[in-house]
Amino acid sequence: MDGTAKRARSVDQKAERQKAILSAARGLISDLGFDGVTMSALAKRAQVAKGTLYLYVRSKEELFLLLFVEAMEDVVTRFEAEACADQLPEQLTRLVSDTPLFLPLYARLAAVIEANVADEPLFAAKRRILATSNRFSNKLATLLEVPPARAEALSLVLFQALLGAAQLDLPSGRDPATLPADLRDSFAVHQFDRAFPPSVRHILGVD
Amino acid sequence: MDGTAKRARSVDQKAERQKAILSAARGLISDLGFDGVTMSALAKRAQVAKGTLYLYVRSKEELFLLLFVEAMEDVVTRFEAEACADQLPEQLTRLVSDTPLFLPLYARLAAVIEANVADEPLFAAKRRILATSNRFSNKLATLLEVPPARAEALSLVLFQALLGAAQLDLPSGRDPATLPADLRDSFAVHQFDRAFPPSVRHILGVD
Amino acid sequence: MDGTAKRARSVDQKAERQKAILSAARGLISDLGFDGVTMSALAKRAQVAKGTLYLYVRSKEELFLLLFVEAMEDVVTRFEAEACADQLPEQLTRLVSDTPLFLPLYARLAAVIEANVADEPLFAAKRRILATSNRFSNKLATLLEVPPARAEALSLVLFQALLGAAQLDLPSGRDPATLPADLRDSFAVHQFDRAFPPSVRHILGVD
Amino acid sequence: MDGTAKRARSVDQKAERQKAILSAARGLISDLGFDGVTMSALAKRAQVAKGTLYLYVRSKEELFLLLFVEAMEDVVTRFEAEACADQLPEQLTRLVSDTPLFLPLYARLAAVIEANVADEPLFAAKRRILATSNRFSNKLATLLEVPPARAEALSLVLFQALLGAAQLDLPSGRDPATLPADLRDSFAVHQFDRAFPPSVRHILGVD
DNA sequence: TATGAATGAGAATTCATTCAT
DNA sequence: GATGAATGAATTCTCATTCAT
Repeated sequence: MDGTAKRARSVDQKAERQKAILSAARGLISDLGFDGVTMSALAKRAQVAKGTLYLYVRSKEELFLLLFVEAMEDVVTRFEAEACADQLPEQLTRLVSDTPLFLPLYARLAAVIEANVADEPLFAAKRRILATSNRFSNKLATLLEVPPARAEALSLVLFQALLGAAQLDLPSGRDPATLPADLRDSFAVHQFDRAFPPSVRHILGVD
Repeated sequence: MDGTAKRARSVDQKAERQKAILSAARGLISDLGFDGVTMSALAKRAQVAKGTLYLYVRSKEELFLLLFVEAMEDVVTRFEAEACADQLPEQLTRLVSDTPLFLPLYARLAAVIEANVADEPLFAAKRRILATSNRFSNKLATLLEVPPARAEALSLVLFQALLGAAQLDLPSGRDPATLPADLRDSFAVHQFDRAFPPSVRHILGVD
Repeated sequence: MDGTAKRARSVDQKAERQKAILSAARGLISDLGFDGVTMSALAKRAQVAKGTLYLYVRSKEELFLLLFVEAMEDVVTRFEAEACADQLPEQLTRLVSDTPLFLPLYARLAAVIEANVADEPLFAAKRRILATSNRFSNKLATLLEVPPARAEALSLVLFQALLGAAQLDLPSGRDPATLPADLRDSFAVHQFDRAFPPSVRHILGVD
Repeated sequence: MDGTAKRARSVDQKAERQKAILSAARGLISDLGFDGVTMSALAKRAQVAKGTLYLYVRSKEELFLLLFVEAMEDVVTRFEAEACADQLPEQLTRLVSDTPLFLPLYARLAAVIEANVADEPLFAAKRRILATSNRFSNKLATLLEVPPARAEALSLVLFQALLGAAQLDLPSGRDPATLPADLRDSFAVHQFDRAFPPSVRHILGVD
């Protein structure tokens, strides 16, 4: 990288490069965790100079925000395609658990937004989030055969519980063997997988 | 702070001094926000040397953890005293909103724990949290006249929603006037106060 | 240790307690290395309050100095008892290697003295060191059957080389497996055992 | 330092800047002693931001290591140029005494290495040290007209004595006037200048 | 004598972001 | 457009020593 990388002139090329950066970020998070994501490391991984990063993303937090929005759209797209009325809670849980980065990003969303995102990208992200929520709500209405307003209300509660449950997924990094017996449950891995389904069941009235 | 603070030799005196430190921390958070909480600033405010702080609190994160546990105990204690069967959602929301620092601390809980708390104080805190949850659940059973197991299940969902809703309370610091119309709702202050009650109503079946 | 430990009134008792403290220090160094020696840890290990330590030792560095002097006296005492004319280099090396803490303390001697020792204890230590050096020199004269002045000169060179070689014994803590081949020798453990004997041989003319 | 320093983009410019930093460090040591070397102070003196320092030196200890290697190379370069067979001991002593920082850095070498140097720079330094030692040994062979192996053995002993004697040069900071008569010798300044030549003479057999 | 609570100086380092080239 | 050198704020926590009790 001692020369100047080829320039991305066309709109397509720019979009492509942004994708490459997002992808590098995903890899970095997987490999090193969130703390491993430094702009330096990201630049290296994306084969790009540090300064170049800022041509495609205005801040680290905006990057995370973009990553989250994409993950959320993935979740809902798959939900639209795969969900069926019975087994909704299990499906939803699995969907959400299986989509890489969705949970940890959702858990950090508030802190991220709070931190350092410029207005414009924040608004853009919010709009995409709202649109996606609506798609979810619509699908839910169809599945449950309830009126849209009802589905929307249910969605809100569900997303709230999901946001809460996502916090449980933040890896505590403790070795279970060293835990006192009475606390082992509280620190169990896959807390989310255990805690979320009952909530969904309760919220959807599928008891 | 050019003198030596009175020495806390008895157990009582020590407890008192720790309280003073926690109290100074609360003041600091109110005045300057979470980022304003510096060990230096805290020492100054608590009229104590920096090193002394560490005799009472092993790290900044442990401090936040202690602060949260106390806030949670306050909430539940008041819940036990004040809650009545009708108007549960409103009461709960108010309780939780009115208890200083409860919401923002709860929203940051996972991140804090993740960060830098030694095992021992973490376990102690977890135990207090568990015990307090149980007290809540018991009171809920009484209020709703449901069996303990049912109350416990309801508590779990409620706390999950609460944890999710708490995220909404993190101040975004945006001036509402500058927001696009279609997003004004999403950034409203008191998001929590608007978003949580419907969830509680739904979860408790009080529709 | 919540009460007041029994007081060491008599001279004997004081000496005994000082010995206990030195002994605790040796244990601490063995177990945790030099960095593990904090006055707090030492107090705990010696079953004494932190303040009490300072009744027996004026500073941490003075403690190390005392430890060194004792180790050196041990070395020379054993040298007087065990050394014989042939195999001097090997014997000396072994003696010095086998006496616990002698080498690492010697290696740190200059830095320690430089740091923080009051005049009086420093002078006392120096006198003991000089006296011990003389004993060594005398023994050397007998062994080699050379005049005292010659033995003294030899001693000086020997101690100089010893001091230099002692530096080599400071544990580098590197894993030999990860070392480049061309540097493996430079970082070998027991550097001292390999580097010192040839020097002694050369200095004593035992080739 | 309210502006941005000129950017060193070429390899040469970078090398130059590193030299400037090392030079500033030397100045700092002269003026304030080793304890005066603070990364902050160094940055200020080098007219560079603190962070910039770390672009050129990975840690304070690496800085000292670099300083030592350069000093050693200076010594040996001058030795190659100036040494002649007679008066070797005096010449060597003077060379070593006169090269700024060589002695105090050599005395601290082990401690520095032990402390906090990353593998890569450590290995690089070691290699330079080894190469320089060889140059010394070669010159010695020429001067003394002895075979290389013999010269190498002599070098080892010499460096050992040198390392030991270097410890004597660490400034004790005591006022000679306040010293007891019987210890005045032990604390004399220029201890090194008095203690090293006899050793060299003995080792080289120039008696 | 013994205790241990209180002190407080002190410094290294990271990393997001900028902007000269 | 791309680069990567430079920036510099910002904060934690340790631990030897003291001295009130």
